[in-house]
Amino acid sequence: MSQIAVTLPDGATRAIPPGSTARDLARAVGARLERDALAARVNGELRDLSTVLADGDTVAIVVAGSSEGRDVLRHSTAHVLAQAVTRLWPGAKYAIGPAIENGFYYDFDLPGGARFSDDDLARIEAEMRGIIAEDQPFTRAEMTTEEGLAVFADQPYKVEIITQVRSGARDAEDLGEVAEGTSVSVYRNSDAFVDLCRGPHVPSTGRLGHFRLMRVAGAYWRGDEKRPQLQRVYGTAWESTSALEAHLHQLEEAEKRDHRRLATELDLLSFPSELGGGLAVWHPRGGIARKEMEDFSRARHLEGGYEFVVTPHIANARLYETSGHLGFYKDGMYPPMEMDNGTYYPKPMNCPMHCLIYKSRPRSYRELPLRLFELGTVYRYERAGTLHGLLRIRGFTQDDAHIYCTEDQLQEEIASLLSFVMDMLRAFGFSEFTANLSTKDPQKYVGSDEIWEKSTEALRAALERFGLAYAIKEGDAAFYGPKIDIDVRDAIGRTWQLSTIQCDFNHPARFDLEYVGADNQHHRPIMLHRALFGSIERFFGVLLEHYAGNLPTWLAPEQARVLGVRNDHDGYAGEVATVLRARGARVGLEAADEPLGARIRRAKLDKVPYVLVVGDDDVAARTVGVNARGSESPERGVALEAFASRLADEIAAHGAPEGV
RNA sequence: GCCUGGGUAGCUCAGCCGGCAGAGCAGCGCAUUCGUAAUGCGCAGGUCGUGGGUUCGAUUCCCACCCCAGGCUCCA
Repeated sequence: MSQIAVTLPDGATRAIPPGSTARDLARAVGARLERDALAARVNGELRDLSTVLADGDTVAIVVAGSSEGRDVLRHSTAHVLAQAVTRLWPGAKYAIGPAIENGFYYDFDLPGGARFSDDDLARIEAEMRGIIAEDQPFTRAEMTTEEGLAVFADQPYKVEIITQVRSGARDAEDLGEVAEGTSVSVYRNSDAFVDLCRGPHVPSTGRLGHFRLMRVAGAYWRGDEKRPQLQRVYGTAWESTSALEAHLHQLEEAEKRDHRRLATELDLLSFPSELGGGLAVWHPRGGIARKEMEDFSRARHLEGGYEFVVTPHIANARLYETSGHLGFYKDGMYPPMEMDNGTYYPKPMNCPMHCLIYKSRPRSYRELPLRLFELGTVYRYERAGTLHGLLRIRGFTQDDAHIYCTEDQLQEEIASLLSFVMDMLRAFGFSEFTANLSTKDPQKYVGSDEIWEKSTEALRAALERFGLAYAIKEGDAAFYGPKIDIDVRDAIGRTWQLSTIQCDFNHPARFDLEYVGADNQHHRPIMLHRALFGSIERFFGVLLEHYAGNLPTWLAPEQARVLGVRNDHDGYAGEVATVLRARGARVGLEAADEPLGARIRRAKLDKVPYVLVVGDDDVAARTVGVNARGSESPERGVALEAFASRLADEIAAHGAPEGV
């Protein structure tokens, strides 16, 4: 046979000489493809460009700039990082170094327990640039696990991985380091550096270079707190300088949206250190926005058939023994208070108390579904290192409801709940959702297989019915029941997990909840937990980032600010404010003792949706000049009554602002 | 809790191999009266996170603790 045939991604076949590599194929297709080629997907498997192709192979060239191509070059950059570190710290042990979203990392155990400092990053980066300039080829070798153990005799972390591969442990795969079974693959990119790796890699280090080391961090070996803590270096890497710069720019944009920064700049809330870590105080401007959120939530819940309950902030330890929280989550709870004849805990969850309300008298099937709602404030002892502004906080308020229903009602209840959740999220300006469905962990669960199956199916059916894209997280459910978590995508493409809908077979049993059915028999209800915002604090933080502080008019602390051109317009400005306030708007006024431009600028920086400027013409014609947030040019001479209606309508509509 | 970095005026930050604490913005006062993103002048403002140590002298060096940031772990 003088030629062999391979199939390309478009379905075409191409004849190439026997012994051709993937790189030869790329070259045959075109110079540009060869230039961009980093690796190849051969019969579905990612391989090096040097892979020799066989007759009948299906081959796709993996190019720089594609998602797979980026993974390859990030992983290869991680190898260069490891090589640089072993040059600078002879005797350093290297553990794992995968590609991750936007970049890569590598974990090290430095000789003598040394640690990286920030200053080391520049040294390492310079060393890496040297390695890249040397254009070292990456070469692959296959060997038995025995040979591998010999190669890595002085690399205990590699030995551990190889040993695990040999014993057939599955999670070695997850480390992305090796092939399965009795052989392992290694890559050398010089005589001095070899790493255990499944590959593929770029042909040579010269293909790399658009990277930056970002930070150092401690990370436990295998993510296990009981194992040694290694020194991790994070970096980002891209196919071109422009892609790298775009990413760094994106990071800057995200930083500008940081809710902690915005909360301070806009005087919304603060975290006084006198108060203690992870605890926030809401200032008036944040407080009014929060009140709007809460009012809206309550109104929606009222329409949705929920009943409102209120429960206290501390409870006798016996309650949490009954619920099981003390057994499972004691470490995450605030410490107990001893008083009178009992032990009391600040509440970490509202559900046990809602169960007490259910249980306060016998229940009939006619009452179900019973939907108990509370904006319930809870306290959880989050470990110091995990706190993060509003997103991870120790005291927060859940928009929490517990729904008690029969098995027969489950499916319908979940479906209507999902619709309710998405309506609520849409009202706050989110439009892209994805979901995760977490299923039973066979090692750890309560309740019958039958009920697990039935409720998981109900959750799945609801997701299908609303056409919501979802991923299944096998075994990720809590022990008490399956759940749906809903993620939203924000204005700059980040996803945030917000809402959760959870089935619970545990609480009804532990609290011995019952209802009397139409058959006059006692039955156990199913309980659903659900929170839409999750926590109001966290949700508000996400909103601030989503809108970059430009809260929609209905949530904005100050919805309009009236500025007179001269101070002899201040009387009319006050009148404008009065008219708007009578329509329910929150309106500020600023007297004309500074130049107009300065006052407009301040109002813009305060992100007020409407700046209203009034001068001679407006006083004469009873109009306002409307400078809307985000608009290019102000409108002049808008009739005051017309604007008042427009503003009132916009607030009532709960719309999202333009351009988000 | 662990690793790395940080905490200086209300905010953003400079200073500091030990020698009297600085700027811009914000605030206050006076002047300015202006049509769409910064008017001028002046004043005031800090236990340099907290506590201990070294030193003639500590914001600066050392130790402990608190708080913040980025990771790890955790997240009912």
